[in-house]
Amino acid sequence: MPELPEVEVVRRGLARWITGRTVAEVQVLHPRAVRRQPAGAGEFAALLTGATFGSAQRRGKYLWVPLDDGETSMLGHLGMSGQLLVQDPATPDETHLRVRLRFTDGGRELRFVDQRTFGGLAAEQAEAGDPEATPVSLAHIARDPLDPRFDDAAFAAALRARRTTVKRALLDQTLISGVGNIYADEALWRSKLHYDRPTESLTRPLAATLLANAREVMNAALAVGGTSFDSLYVNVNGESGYFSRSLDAYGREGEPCYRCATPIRRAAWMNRSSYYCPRCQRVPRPR
DNA sequence: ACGTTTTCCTGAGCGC
DNA sequence: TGCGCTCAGGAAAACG
Repeated sequence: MPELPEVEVVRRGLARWITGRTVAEVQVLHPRAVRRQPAGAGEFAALLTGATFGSAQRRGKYLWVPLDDGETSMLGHLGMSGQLLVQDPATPDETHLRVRLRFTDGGRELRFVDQRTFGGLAAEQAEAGDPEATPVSLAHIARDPLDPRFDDAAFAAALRARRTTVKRALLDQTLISGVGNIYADEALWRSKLHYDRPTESLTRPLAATLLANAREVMNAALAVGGTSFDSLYVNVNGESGYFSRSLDAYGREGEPCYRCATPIRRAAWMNRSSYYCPRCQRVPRPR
């Protein structure tokens, strides 16, 4: 699934391929793809038609593209299986094509393709007059660790103030954004922390180490993923294939830990999985 | 107010 | 061959 590094690759592709282009026509082929649009597909199409795109922005796994009216943005999230493709109009429709944007220049069109429709698009207002304004609906989303304005000390303090467990906190978008199940497990493995470790038991240095490791693993993935964005379309192939070879914990059930050779375990966790080394990442003592 | 659980979706893979 | 079941999981609504 697209994680933060893949979304950043998409952002760069959008910036390259749709900036400065004017929307001629909007087709919503599946209403669920614009379910976040308060008044539905008609409103989505009306707000975008005739607008010219600015340069794509990102926070965590959210993308948005400012419009030339200075206050509206097209907001997008890829969910689990979403793709934003810049395709030649002659290219046959994809099986799960949900939204199509045609441009006045008659060139490549923007397509939102999403099998599971966990992702979606919307057009909405941001605060006028602020060039760095984020869409209103993203106000509660924390900055991500690759954001230069991410506040490390404030994160550590907020993390330690929570009364929950560390992996839940890592996936909490109001605390830190852009960390999904894969990178949460990777950051915990690098930090030798068990996913059920209570946040209140984290020392300041441990919190700092965990953040540094999350940032490192995402930067490493971005460095590898950056090679694919020069293609002719904005591509997310739904598999983080180029980075999967570099994963230390996620998806490695039964395979030896790279530190101590103990087989990696997979545990059911919140209707999904957590991968961890039972020796390096000890279960916290119940209290 | 805050932390936890449920819900949304569909195709691949698997056992029988 | 085909049926039913499980799994993948981001994020917000619903719940306690």
